[in-house]
Amino acid sequence: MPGAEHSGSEPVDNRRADVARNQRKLLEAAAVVFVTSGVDAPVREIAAKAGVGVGTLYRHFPTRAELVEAVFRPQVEACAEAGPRLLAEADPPLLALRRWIDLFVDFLVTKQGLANTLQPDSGSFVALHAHFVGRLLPAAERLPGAAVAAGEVLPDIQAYALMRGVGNLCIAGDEDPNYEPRLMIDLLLRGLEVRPAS
Amino acid sequence: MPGAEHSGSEPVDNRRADVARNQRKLLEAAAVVFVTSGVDAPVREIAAKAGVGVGTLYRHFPTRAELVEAVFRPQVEACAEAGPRLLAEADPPLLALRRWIDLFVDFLVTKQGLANTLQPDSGSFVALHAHFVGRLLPAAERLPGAAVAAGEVLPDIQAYALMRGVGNLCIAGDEDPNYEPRLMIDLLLRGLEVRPAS
Amino acid sequence: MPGAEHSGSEPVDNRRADVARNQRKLLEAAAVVFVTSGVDAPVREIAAKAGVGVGTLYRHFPTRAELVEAVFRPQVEACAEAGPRLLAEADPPLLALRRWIDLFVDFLVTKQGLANTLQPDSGSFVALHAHFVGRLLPAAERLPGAAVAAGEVLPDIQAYALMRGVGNLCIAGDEDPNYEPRLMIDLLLRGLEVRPAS
Amino acid sequence: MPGAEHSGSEPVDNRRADVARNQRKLLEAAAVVFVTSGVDAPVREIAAKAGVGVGTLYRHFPTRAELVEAVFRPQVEACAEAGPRLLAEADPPLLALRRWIDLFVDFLVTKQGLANTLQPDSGSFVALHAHFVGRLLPAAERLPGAAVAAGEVLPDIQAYALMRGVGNLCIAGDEDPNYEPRLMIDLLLRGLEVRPAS
DNA sequence: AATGAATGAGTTTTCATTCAT
DNA sequence: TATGAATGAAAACTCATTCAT
Repeated sequence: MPGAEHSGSEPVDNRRADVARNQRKLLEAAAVVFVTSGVDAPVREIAAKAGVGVGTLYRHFPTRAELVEAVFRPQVEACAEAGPRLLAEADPPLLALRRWIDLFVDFLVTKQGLANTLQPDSGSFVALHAHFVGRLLPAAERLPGAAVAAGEVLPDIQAYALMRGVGNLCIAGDEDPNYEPRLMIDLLLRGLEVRPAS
Repeated sequence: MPGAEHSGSEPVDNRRADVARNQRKLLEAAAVVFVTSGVDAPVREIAAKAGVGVGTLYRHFPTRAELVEAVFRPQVEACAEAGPRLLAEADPPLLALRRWIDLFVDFLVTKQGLANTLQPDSGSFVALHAHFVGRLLPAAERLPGAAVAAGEVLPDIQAYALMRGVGNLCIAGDEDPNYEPRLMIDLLLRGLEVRPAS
Repeated sequence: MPGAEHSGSEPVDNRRADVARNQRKLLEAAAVVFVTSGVDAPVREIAAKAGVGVGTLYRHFPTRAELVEAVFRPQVEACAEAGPRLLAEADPPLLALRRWIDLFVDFLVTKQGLANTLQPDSGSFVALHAHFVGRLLPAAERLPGAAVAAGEVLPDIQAYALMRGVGNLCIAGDEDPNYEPRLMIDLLLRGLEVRPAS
Repeated sequence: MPGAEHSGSEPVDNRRADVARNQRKLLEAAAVVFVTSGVDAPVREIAAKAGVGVGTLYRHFPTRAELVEAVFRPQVEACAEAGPRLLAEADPPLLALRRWIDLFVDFLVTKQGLANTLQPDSGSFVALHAHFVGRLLPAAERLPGAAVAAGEVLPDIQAYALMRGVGNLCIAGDEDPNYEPRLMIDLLLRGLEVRPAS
């Protein structure tokens, strides 16, 4: 009972606010560092950039995978939630698919380094990869399905493979002016379309 | 007494032969290890597998990039040389393009880990990337051009971007049964084709 | 308003009760953890098991030694108090000595990890060791003395050395089925006995 | 062929000598540090005291257990080899047993810190413990047996338990003037003797 | 009084790279 | 030339201890 709940000072909230602020600082720092030095950047670098000790980083994110996941979660969520919505809104289904992939690519291209993360190798990142795929795949799943059903795209295309392919195409050094992921992805989608019989 | 140029025994040549043999052993070992443990495999692992000391490895290949380049050079060369030949042999040009990309993919998929190497980031690998691109690009260059000229594929496609895209699509954990690079590449090529007016 | 000594509710007592309860919880938790993970177990583990924050642990027991001491104090006391009693009750004195050592061994063997604590090295544990010895030694002192006086055991045996020896013999991995401390201690005591002249 | 084998300079031997010297420096340093700071002393401390880099330590002794073993091996060997010899030389068998235990204690007392090592717990030291026991036990085994057979000591005494007990009794802070391991061990051995029927 | 977040020193371990022989 | 021992800089991870609330 110390600290009347409505009094001017709010000690508990302050503490919690501090903790939350540290968490946020860590996430922001990590986001930056991931782009700068990759997802494998030294823990200390991230902690330093966040202005906290390494211990704090470890307290908040015991494993690197947890940090990576936390950094990208908001966007993954946004992307995941957009799936059903686009399917409902956009017509025809192929358009919904295009728009969703746009979102997906936005996400991947913005946060460089994540694209690599989509590769299911790299030792302990399997779990991370699994998480991303697990969250995104259901969202992505019905989009190609609907397009197939509408006779717009070739059958037998797997949502997973599509995500993976798009993810791969997004891998690009920031400063390679000669490679434009979206161009390639457009071609891929174009290749997916059912061609009207001549 | 060693090294008398005209003596019966050829110590110099022996020494040269030894040097050459070491180089070969290193290349073979590296090729294996790259597949096993990736292009970032510990130097000592490679030297050990080659049965030489690390010093010898450093003498032959002062930087890791040089080693990687040397390991993959034969295949890069083969690929590079196939370009013009296929262009001359195969008809129509789109077929030549397909065949060349087949070769390229063979190469990339076979030597897993190289696909990643194609990314132009990763610090000191820029030079390596530049080398590969520099050697392969000219070969690849005229293939899309010819196909464009023949009205088979969309104009404005850059050979470099195409190589890069194909390279990216080849990135796959060996044991991901749900992702088949060639399928995606087929789609990409299909997307490239000019559609007969309906 | 908190702390009005004569008010109906007893906030002060409540607080005191809380403090006492925390102390007790800490002691119980520590007792368990010491057995589980040794006397060097992480502070946080103990605090966690007690359901309190580390700060609370530090408030109650500023040093690890103080905690260890507090955990084992009851048994040490019991052992200490048993000395004179046994001396008075049991006859002959050698029997009293045996019984006391039985108690001592019970204590040591039960609370594994304490046996190691008896070693007077380990940096900051000297104080702890001193405490245990200081409390137990007087109790143990007169037992051998009486037995010596009764002509039952060899003279010149030091109570301290005996305690130490018995303590050492108790050191055993819990799961070493090939070593039985009590067997060795029996031998030691047997070696102590004055042999009837043949 | 560089370096004529009999020429004044002997490069290979020099190198080997250096390596051996480092190894020796490490063993000496470790022996000292083990006494000073225990068998768990920081790796760096040992390397520093030896005047080499940590890497060198790791090259020679990849695991801590290997280092500990190497430090104590000579004495363990000496002890092990003395068993059969004493059995042959000394008569009666009890005397051989005493002498062997003298050696064993010399060893343990000299290299303080090893006594602790004899405890079969401590995580990764099980292997180490196993090694020591495995080497010493066979040597120790027949000594009690012979004494038993000669009717000098009580039957059913296990060589392992005896070693363990003696080892435990040797545990002592260097600077505890009130505890003399050998005194206790004498008592233990005395307790072992068959008493002449009165 | 209690809490538990934050800190950062301390340790282990791995490897690229150098260099004496 | 070849060797591989030596070096030491990184990097990860753990905890004891402090301290603001």
